[in-house]
Amino acid sequence: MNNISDIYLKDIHCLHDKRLSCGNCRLNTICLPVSLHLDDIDKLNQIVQRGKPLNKGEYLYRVNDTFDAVFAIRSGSVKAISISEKGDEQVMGFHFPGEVVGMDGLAENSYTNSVIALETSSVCEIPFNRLEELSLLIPTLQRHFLQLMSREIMHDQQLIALLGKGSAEMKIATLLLKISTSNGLRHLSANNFALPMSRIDIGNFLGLTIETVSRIFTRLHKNKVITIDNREISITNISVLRNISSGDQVIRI
Amino acid sequence: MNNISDIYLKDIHCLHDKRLSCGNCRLNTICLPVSLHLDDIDKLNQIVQRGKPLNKGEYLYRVNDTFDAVFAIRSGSVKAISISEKGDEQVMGFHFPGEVVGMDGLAENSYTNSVIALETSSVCEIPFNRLEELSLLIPTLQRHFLQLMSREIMHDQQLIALLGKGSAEMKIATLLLKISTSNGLRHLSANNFALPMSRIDIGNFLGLTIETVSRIFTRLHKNKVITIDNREISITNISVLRNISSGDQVIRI
DNA sequence: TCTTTGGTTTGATCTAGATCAACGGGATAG
DNA sequence: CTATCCCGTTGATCTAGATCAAACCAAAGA
Repeated sequence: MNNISDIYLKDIHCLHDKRLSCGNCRLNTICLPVSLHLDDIDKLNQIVQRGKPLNKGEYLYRVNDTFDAVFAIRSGSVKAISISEKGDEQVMGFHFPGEVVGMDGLAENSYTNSVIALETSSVCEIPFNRLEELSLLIPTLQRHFLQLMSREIMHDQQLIALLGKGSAEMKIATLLLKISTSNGLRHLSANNFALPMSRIDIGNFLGLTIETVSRIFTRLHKNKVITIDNREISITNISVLRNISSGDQVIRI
Repeated sequence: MNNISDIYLKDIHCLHDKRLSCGNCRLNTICLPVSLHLDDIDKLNQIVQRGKPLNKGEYLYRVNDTFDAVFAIRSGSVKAISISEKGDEQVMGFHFPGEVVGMDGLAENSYTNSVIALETSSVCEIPFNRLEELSLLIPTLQRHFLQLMSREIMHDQQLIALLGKGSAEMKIATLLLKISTSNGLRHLSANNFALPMSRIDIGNFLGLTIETVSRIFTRLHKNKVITIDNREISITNISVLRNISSGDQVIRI
């Protein structure tokens, strides 16, 4: 990277930073502050810390780091992984802008997962003890935070159902739809996007081998449900994809 | 059941009821009040409602019921199930004394699961709005409740890892160990107990067919890891069971 | 008593997905 | 330019667990 683009990026980031607040964040309908009053949002905004963006492969936090904050993803994407006793990695989830990660650390006061950026990503850090204090002053915020955790439980349980009795096809279709709708919420294209994660990560997450992941992608492609070129995806028949995801339809060959 | 035992049971229950309080509950190291001060426990105790026990098959709550309470299991056991669009049941989890259920309902203000008693079970109902008010007065309680939800997230994630890449053997062994340790915590026998749930429920929960569940049980029996007679289980070699559960050991035939 | 019913076991066979193996790019480095 | 990675694709084969089928058994009713 040369100096010119370096400076350019820095300026953009600076400009960006001055404007940033929970009040004008485009994600504030998905993220924490929804349903708060203006002055409450302002109080929350004051405790939120916005560090410099993470580069691809950088850790947001690691397993066993002491828990002191939760993090809202602003842009980019991350994966959460845990390491088994045998040392192999298990991908626990992918997270996109508007989602909040780190709540698993609360129970034992240290994170049970590591979180790694899949691409250049920016996050908002929300120090937990200050959030807790603020919650005592703003009951709506307390309620909202509880709902956030409850929503995480709901998502985990949907995933349990999927992993427990979904076919490889269902798993892949469901993941694609998740990314698609997540894009849609942010007013990005729900039909054309780049997968931020490798086949390895996808397979690991869904309990499949990379070969199976690859085969399902080409199968979906051949059946004109998606177009795929390496990591570039276009959804060409979303209703069939939905049918596959829910198990109402099966494609073979 | 004849009249004599009927009366007997009723008396026991009456006697029991008068004594019941979070302060002297044998489960209070596992359940909500841990680490609260005595007078705080008393305040909590005042909002906890103890209804009559559920009979086998009775619902604690149903999907879409409006969320107004969480429930601590006092005795017995329950299963949480969700119903897919196609109407088939998915067992989301089994819950034993000391565990708290119902937190999934918080996000959408209605339960996303139904919870059914697997055997005669008693529960404590903790009305959520009163718990929320109390949390504002007792910050430790707020923290504790958050930890409870965080712990649920941790458990769900461990389950995701198990379902994602565990063999049938690992899944069954892990479930048996969970029940065993849960019994141990309550100072019951960790090695001899009756499974409260059917093979159907076990298979549904673990993403296996009942035939596979049955075959794994007999395989464990033949290898002298457990003894099983219908639903009566004895763990005869817990270290091998642990090895199987963690994937360090595999038994065939 | 016999019959029904729901849960459980066991055997035979089938298949979705794993495993093994080979190859094909694109990126980075020497 | 070539060598080395790493990632992804494709084909051939294998296998854990599903599916299909039959039988068993205990509890509940008639």
